[in-house]
Parts: sequence; C-alpha cells; structure tokens
Amino acid sequence: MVTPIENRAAVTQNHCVPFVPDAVDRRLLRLLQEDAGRTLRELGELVGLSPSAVQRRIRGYRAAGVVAREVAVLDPAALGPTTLAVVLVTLDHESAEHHAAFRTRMRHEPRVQQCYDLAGQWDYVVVLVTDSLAECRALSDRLFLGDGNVRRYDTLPVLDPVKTGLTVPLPEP
Amino acid sequence: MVTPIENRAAVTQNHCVPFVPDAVDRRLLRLLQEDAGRTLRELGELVGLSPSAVQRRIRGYRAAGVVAREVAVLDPAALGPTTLAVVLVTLDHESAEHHAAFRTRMRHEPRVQQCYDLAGQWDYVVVLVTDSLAECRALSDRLFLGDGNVRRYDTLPVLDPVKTGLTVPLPEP
DNA sequence: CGTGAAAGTTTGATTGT
DNA sequence: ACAATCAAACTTTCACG
Repeated sequence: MVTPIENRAAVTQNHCVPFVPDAVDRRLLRLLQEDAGRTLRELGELVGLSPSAVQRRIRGYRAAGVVAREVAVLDPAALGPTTLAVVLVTLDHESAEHHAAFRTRMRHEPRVQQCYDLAGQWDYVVVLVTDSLAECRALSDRLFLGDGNVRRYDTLPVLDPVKTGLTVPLPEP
Repeated sequence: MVTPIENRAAVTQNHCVPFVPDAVDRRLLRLLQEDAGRTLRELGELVGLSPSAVQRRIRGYRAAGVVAREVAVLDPAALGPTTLAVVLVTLDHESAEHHAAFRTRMRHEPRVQQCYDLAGQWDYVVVLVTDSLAECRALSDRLFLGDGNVRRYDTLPVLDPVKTGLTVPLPEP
C-alpha cells in the first residue's frame, strides 16, 4: 500500500499554503509557547485528547515548520549585571552585497540578540546584550564603525525589559 | 541531620549574587538555549558527564532563575502571512501612573511581542505581530492613540527578520 | 482518535571520589 | 561538594483497532 502524503506538511514546506490550525491546535500551540516542558499526558488533559493524539499533532507542527524549535529561555540578570540596548542603523552604501555583509555580521555576533531589516528612514534595528554600557559602546564601535559602511546609528539603552518573548498571537474563537 | 542550604540558588533568589557558571555550565546553557529538546544522556555525552550529573546542574539553573522557562518557538510565517513592526513611542504625561498604565496595556495585548522601556528621546520600543499592515495600523491606533497619553509614535515595518531569538551570550574561555 | 506494549527517559537513593 | 551507577516510575513511541 502506498503511504499517503500528509497534505498540510507537504504543501507548507513549499512555503505556499499556510498550516490551518483548528481550535485544538491553537490551544496546543498556545500551551507550547507558554511552557514546552509539559508531558503529552498533561497536554492531553488540558485539551481533552489522548497523549498519542497530542503527539501526532505536535509531530505535524514540526513537519509543517509551525514549531521551529524548542529552547530554554535564560534570564541574563541571574548571570550578573546586564545591559540591553536597541540600536537603529542606516547603511551608507545600499548595494545587495553591503546588506548581505551587514546581515552576516549580525548573525555571527552572539551579543546581537535580534536584528530586523526595516522599511523607512532606518535600515535595521539591532538588539544588543552586553555586560555594561561600556561594552555596548565598544561592541557598537566594532560592529557599526569598524566596517565603514554605516552612515549613522542611534543607540537607545534599555532601562527595563517590560515584555520579552517570541510569542505569536493565536486568536481564540 | 540538617539539610545544608544550597548557596547559589538561595542567594541568587535575593537578586544579589549572580550565579557563577563554570565551563561545563556555560556549555550546557549554550546547548539548552540552542535546543532544549535533548535528553539528559545526549547532553551528558556532549559535555562529558553522566545523565544524573547533567540533571542536577539543570535543576540548579532553574532554582537560581538562570533558566527562566522552556518554550516552543513558532514560525509565524508558517501560519500565514505575517507583518512585524517596530514602533517607537513617546508618552505625553510622564507620571509613574501613566507609565504603569502603558506597560500593563503592552503586557496584556498578545500582538505586542516585546516592549522595552528606553533611555533617550523615545520612551518605549514595541514589537507588534499582526496579519497585515492594515491590522498593524488599526492596532497601533487602538494601543497608542485610543488612550490619549502618547505624544507621538513612529512605526517601522519589518521587511525581513534577519535574526530573532532571546539568546544570552555565554563567553567560551 | 484511542489503546496498549515496547523502548527510552527521568528520577532519586546510594555509594564512591 | 560533586560525580557515577542502578532500579523504579514515568514518558514517549508506534502498530493496530
């Protein structure tokens, strides 16, 4: 007998058709975003399904790329004094090569926590995690001045991380 | 017999003394930030420890608050078209009550993924996750104009999420 | 989707360094 | 104080109904 192709997973990998979650999928995904450490039995009890049904669904989320990864979130403050900063950056030369070089640099620097390409007056916003404002300054100089292709950057030090996370909203109804 | 107090955990909970990781702790924490789905045996093989030694350390990270939580990271693009936007906000009235009200609003809105209190010309930077620029506009109006305490805000739509994550740098040496 | 048996993982007591 | 070992409890996995 021929194994039937799983539609949702297969098509979604073509980056064409989105994964369409039902009400239970949305509840499960909300629970997994909150705490990925729960057992299949716990999750099953919370959504009213057997452990293996939960497992099948979660397997589907991974296959469809809906669940990209599972990670531990560290609290930098527990490891010692930490400075966060949001940096707005505009490049000087706007060629594809210059942009690619900048992005590669951001992806390789561990103290760059996030980097987004922007529309508008600024080209990028970058979130830096350092031990101190001094280290932040030194890193900015190296990252944004060393290369010579940054026209201007503006550093906005973070006073308080009011809300952090990577949570994606999943409407209830 | 009296149970000895676990120094690192107990003191760190006072938000005073940081947790001081050794070389193995740093390797483990780096692995857990990358992928929290590995088994204790796998982790043990990667750092050269027995599964139960790994378990004891990880238990310590949780107790010390170094590992805050374990979450599944979803790819919003796999669920359909998504618009990310970075919004810079300055409040009108700067009293403690006005700031508290704003923060509460950010924390309660699921489409606010991140919010940081800033030093400098802007009071806050907010990351919004919506289905479209139109929904982003509607949400901004409700969040930043509905309340009447925002002096001005600047929306920077995201063209490409070059690097995302909550990873905290853990130096090697 | 649920059930149940097999495989693998986590847990904690114990012992040794 | 920390690591290894081992057995019991629990989870995950998968074939089948």
